[in-house]
Amino acid sequence: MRPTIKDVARLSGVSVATVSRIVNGLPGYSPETMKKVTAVIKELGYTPNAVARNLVSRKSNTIGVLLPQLSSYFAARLLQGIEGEARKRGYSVIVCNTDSNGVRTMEYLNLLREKQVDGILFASEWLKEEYADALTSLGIPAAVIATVSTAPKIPYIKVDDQAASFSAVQYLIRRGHRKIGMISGTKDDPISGTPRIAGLKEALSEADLPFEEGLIEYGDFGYKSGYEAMKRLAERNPSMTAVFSASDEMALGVFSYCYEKGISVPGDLSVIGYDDTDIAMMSIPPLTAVHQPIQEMGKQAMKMVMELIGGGQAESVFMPYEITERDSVKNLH
Amino acid sequence: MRPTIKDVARLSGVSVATVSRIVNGLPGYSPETMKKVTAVIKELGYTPNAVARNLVSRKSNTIGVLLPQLSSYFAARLLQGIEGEARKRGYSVIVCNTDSNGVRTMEYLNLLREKQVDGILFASEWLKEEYADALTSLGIPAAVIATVSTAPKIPYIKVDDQAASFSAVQYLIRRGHRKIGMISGTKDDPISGTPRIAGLKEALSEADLPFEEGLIEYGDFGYKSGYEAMKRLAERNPSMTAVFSASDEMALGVFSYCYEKGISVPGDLSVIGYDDTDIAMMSIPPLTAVHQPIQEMGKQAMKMVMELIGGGQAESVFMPYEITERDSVKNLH
DNA sequence: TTGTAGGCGTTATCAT
DNA sequence: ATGATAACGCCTACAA
Repeated sequence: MRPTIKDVARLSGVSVATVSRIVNGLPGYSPETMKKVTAVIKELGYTPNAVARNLVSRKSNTIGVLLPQLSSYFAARLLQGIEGEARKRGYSVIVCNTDSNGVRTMEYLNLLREKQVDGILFASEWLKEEYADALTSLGIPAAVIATVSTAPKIPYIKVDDQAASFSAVQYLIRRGHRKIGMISGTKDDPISGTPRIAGLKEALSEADLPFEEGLIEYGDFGYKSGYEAMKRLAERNPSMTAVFSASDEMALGVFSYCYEKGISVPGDLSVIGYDDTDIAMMSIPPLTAVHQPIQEMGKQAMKMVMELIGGGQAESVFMPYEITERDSVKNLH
Repeated sequence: MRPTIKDVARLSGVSVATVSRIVNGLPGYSPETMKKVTAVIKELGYTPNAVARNLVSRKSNTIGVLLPQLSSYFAARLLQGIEGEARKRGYSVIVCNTDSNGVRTMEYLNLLREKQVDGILFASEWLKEEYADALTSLGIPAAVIATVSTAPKIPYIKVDDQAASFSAVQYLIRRGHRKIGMISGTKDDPISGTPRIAGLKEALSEADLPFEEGLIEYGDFGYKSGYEAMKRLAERNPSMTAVFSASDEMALGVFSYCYEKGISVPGDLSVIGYDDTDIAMMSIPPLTAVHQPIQEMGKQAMKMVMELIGGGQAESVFMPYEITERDSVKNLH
């Protein structure tokens, strides 16, 4: 049995109220009682019970984070940003791997409600209407990361996918590429799918280049799907000189395909990735990619919910992106 | 205000005890009251308050996981294993990034105690005596992952580092390598450092090969340190034909160094990694590495604490490892 | 089958 | 400067 505030009170001959005051640094006791009580606390190794505290304070100092896929550099970085900021502010974070599973997501939402978390962060996945509804009806402050939300109460934080995509393709075009393939994310993903393709079209048209449906393939952001998509793309478009991948991992998939086929990168084919996760700098050749400040986004998202929890407002924000130049793109000029 | 059990009781004209029974699936009420109460619960959108429950049940259905570095494939995979098993059993996991910081670790330990977590998982880092003492004095069931514990109450789960290291080097030797460099982890790390070097020595002596201090360099398991270590190693040992890296990321560091210097892998130099995280298969060439069942270890660790929480015993266990053969090692015969 | 009441560990309001 | 004491939301004997 861990000692309770009562034990401390009894052994030091004071009331629980006094002990509570001392423990919480509130005024209302003489230096002597302070000494005595403190001594007893040390002796017993007393620590306040946060559960009891939470019950009366009606807050848990805990937030829940919903992620579609826990094992990726993206998630890891994001979590690092969130956890760091949370710790600073005295919050704990509960991780919830939804595995992009609807049922699991809803279950976690309910669990978080029951556990009385003070806030919820939802990341990297299209916020289905069902989720948005659940989230708002829960009445728990929430923010979404790397995706959007139409619910006014739920701000989002992300980079402008279309603009970033536009920049990436423009980057390629400016270096002389005219036949550019794209490996997009999930086909109808309204967040990381469609907008990035829109960015491609935009850049193409700006340069008076034709948009060809055949130059697009779809993956699921993972390595293997990138390899497969590249295979289909390459077989169909032998004259392609560059490919824009919607994720770093898929870009590595195209690296592997090229390696197998003896296609030199960037010699024969230029590749640009998206996210700029840790693997981008570790690949061979180092991958040029659209950089998203992932960790910072986690940090900011945490700040946003904190603001909401405090009763304030929080505006959705677009984070800046940039092209991190490395060695996977060749200048054709 | 969220509805409480009292609200449900009042609106359905029964006592809170009855509502409690219904909510918890305990016997003791007529079908009619059941119907009525259930209806009210639906109508109000009532959900039990886990905090209050935890207070009376004295358990939180939550475990804390301490990790030295959150952003890596290793941590991500581990977390995935832990979270998956936890979810299955109705547990939540709180992530704690210690950043290998002593103070932070102790603070988290205290926090977890205050939050009344039912169990603690400590991963990938040498369990200092200070931590071990704190952990045992907390009186919370705990288990350590990918590291050892001398405390009898705290079981560990890991692979036999020395044996795995021995196998890796032997693998190299059997393929004709005689001048083998090693990039070890932190110099005095008694877990991932010393034992792996011991395995190297063992394999060397078994093959009557000399052990040379100059063939060892130290890193911190990260990519950059691998690159740097390789640089020192290569400059000192031009005739080296293979290197054994204590982590996949460091192995990628050597890949990069070789790429820059025009050293072909595995043509001129063979490389074998350790962990076999996701990046091993994504690298070019695909990295041959000692495979650790990371996710499974997380899962098993979770099972172990659950066993301890249930009042049972849990033996420390060594997980099997294997060499995942890919294309980074050349057979010299 | 159902209700009453005490208690889980704290905080906070009112007295004293 | 202190101490009762009533919540907080729920569970669980113990009664009825």
